[in-house]
Amino acid sequence: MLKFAILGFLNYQSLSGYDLEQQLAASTAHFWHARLSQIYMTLKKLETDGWVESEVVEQDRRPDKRVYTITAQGQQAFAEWLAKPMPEVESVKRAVLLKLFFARPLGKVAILSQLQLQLHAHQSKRREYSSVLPPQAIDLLNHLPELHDHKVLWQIVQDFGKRYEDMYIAWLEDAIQTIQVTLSDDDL
Amino acid sequence: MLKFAILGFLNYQSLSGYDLEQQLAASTAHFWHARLSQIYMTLKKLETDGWVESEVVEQDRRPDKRVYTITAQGQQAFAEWLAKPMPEVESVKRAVLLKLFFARPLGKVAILSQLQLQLHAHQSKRREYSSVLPPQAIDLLNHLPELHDHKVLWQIVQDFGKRYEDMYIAWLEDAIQTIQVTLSDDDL
DNA sequence: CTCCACATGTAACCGGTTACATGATTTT
DNA sequence: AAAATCATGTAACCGGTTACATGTGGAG
Repeated sequence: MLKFAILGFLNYQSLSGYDLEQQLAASTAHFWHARLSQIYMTLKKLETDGWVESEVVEQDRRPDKRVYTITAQGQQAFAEWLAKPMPEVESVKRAVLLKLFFARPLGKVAILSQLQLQLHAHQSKRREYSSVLPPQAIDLLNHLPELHDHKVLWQIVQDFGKRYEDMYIAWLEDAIQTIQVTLSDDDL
Repeated sequence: MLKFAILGFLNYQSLSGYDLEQQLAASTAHFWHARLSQIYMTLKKLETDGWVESEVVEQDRRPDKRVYTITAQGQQAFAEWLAKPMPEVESVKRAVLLKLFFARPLGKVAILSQLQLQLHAHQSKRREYSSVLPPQAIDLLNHLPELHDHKVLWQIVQDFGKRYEDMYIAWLEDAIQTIQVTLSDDDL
């Protein structure tokens, strides 16, 4: 899937692997991330498949970089991916739920302290969303015109992240409450 | 992680690979799933690591099965996993958001129809939760005593699933609405 | 007789992570 | 001189998926 994230960005403009990592971190981090090493590997694969092309660009004041450009073939592959319907409900793996499901032997106190940690982490994540006014900080793209319609979608995707964190926080608060009043004490 | 899901179930009782798949499907499917093939591979690994032991059990009216039992070593490894704090915020990959993020070239009509499909799927998933009265259908475990505290946790985890679907559905409805009124029409 | 549930596995592949390796250039 | 940022890559490993292969026993 990373390859489509990459094609998506290259569809706007040519970028290097390093640039792509920054784009991903700045704009899609909360629903899609990737390590630099994997980005480089994927770009290589994309190039051998003929979906992108690259050239080395010299910079002054910085090391050279290899800039990738999407090909017509790549654009078509991307369009096909867009048009292909997704699996209706994506299955998501959440280790936290797995652990909580089996957590009783851990004891009430330890369970509550792990949930408290989660709560703080998600509250601070939620604050990150609030502090960023524009939908995404895709600075590189902001100068492009005719992007209003795209921004609408970015905002909707961003909104999912906020709602997810809100839901998560409310659930954690209720879970902590329920465990406090319902679970029997540890035997210490 | 699957190994810990398996150890978690074996911590209640000994089970075969096939049984484990059913347990996973019946009780943890919405936050942890696994294919049979992978369960068998993981059990093999677990056995060579000394975390479980197995013996072949003959059944009448059914093929033999290999039943796995957790060892003392396995119980300790499981307890350590339980006690180890999780990464604060789990990163989750959601292909749907990735696609929506880049979906503008797909056109308004096609975007809306994909979101409609999603909406129906999640609504029906949400109905599944409502129709099951007990927290989980872990029939095999229901006869065990002293499980009340465990059931509290199962219910909390189940509750996450419901809230997630509720959030998802509300988001989809709002997204569809926003796109309908905001996005400019396709040129057909 | 066929299909389904029960039951266990192997092999090829794939997407991703971690760790390692290298080096230019800028800032402190 | 050291640390941070820019920049690109390789290798070993790992968790998981898909497809394949095999076979028992009961139900329709």
